[in-house]
Amino acid sequence: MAKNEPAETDIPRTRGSGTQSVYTILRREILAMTLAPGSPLDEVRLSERFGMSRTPIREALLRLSADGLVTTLPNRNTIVATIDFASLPPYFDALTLMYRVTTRGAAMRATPQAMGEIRKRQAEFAAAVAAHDAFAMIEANREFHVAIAELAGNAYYTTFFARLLDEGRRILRLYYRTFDDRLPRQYVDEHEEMIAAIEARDVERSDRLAIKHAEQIVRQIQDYIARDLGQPIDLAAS
Amino acid sequence: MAKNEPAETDIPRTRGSGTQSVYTILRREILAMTLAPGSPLDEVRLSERFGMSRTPIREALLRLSADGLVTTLPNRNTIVATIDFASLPPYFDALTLMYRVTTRGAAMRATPQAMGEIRKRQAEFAAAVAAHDAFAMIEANREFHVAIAELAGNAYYTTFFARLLDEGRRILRLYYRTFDDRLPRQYVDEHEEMIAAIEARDVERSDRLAIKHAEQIVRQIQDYIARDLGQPIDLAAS
DNA sequence: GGGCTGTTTCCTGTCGACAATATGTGCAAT
DNA sequence: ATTGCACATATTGTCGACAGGAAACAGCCC
Repeated sequence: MAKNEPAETDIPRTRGSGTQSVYTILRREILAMTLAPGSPLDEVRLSERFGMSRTPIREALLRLSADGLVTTLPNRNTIVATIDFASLPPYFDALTLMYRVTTRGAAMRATPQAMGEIRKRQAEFAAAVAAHDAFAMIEANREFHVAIAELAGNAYYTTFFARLLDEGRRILRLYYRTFDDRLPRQYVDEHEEMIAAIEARDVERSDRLAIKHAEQIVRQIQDYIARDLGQPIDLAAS
Repeated sequence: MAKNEPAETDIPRTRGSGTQSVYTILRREILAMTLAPGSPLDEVRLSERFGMSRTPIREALLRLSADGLVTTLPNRNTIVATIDFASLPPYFDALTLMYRVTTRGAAMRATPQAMGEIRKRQAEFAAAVAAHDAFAMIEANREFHVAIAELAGNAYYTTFFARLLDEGRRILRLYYRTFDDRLPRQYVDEHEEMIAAIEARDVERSDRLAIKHAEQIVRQIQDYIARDLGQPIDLAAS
């Protein structure tokens, strides 16, 4: 790499935006798996890349650490948090629960104008599926469910759910490399059913759909993992 | 205040412990309401108090901010997060849900030796109630429920629940100033029932007890708030 | 007397430098 | 060949200093 790389931004950023922009960019890269789990994040190298001092970098890393996206090894470097497949079952439990709770809550508080935001997200999701754009699909799916959570009106649920969905984005990113598009279309239909149930303020039906939707996703990812782990291992290679 | 105050620690702390200790101390003081909600936290003053540079202070404040315990006003000071009484109903919903989920989970995975930790916490709680020590009571109650959550074995639930319980400590701190001790004794009994149900691996009974326990606490705090808000306002005073 | 404007002051956001610690490397001894 | 130790290196944790913004204050105009 040439020295005097012009850094990411040449415009002299406004005061206070340094940490924020680094946080946003790194977060996006981690969630999109551009930065592989386990990658070392060197403060000096990052400060050179972003053209700023180590201080804002450190603060951004600290925030990422609080989000659980990076792991800080004391007196050593910080690395992108690894994906622990052993913790997947608890993850699925938590995800399913939050699907249910937020969908139920939304069904209890549904108002016509609040449905607009949800429909908008659903339209974006459908468009991403049609375009076979895995990245946009994952993004839109998250926004769709967060919109439902916001309608449910419980900030504690929304925050926790958003965090779970973000963590899931990295797993989905692994998964959708091999996705066959029959299933995403099914998700679109399921989303439509959920919208209808919420709008009808049918709490129990919303709940059942949330369970079904969650089961669908969980089974999907488990199948993927099983397929992946099932690859024959070449014992002669060692 | 005299200048050259000897600071909180005279021993030259080990590398890396600065942020940690400041975080721990401030966190305790915020949760114990020693630092009132809305109190300004001045970085310079804190650095003088703890006898270290502003850098570790800043990092500690950043971590507290991620925990939602302080609010950072850009380019201005950071303040201890205020308690928003309007968000209490969502809070109670979330708390009840986590009581249920963790208790159910514990009942599903109960093992004899795991019950030891829970019993130990329960003993501490009972001792605090007997001693009329409100602070120790709140602390032990939190540890009791976190121990149950850990037995449930879902790290996502444990983290979220612990955060909710911490936030609740500040509310309880308001409440237990006026506590009459009949009710804490009832909590001790309810805890005992929960332990028995978990140990018997009776999931449904554990669930019912968790609901009952949560309802008890919620009603309690709501009564307190109603009583407080019900104070006659002296209109002539203005 | 009240409202607007320029100034002052305080505090934060950012910077570059130094010190401490963990890892990797080379050498010697068993 | 492997283990142990000393050294070198790389990267973090901490520090003091400077600059930029926002609130507080004073002065001026109406």
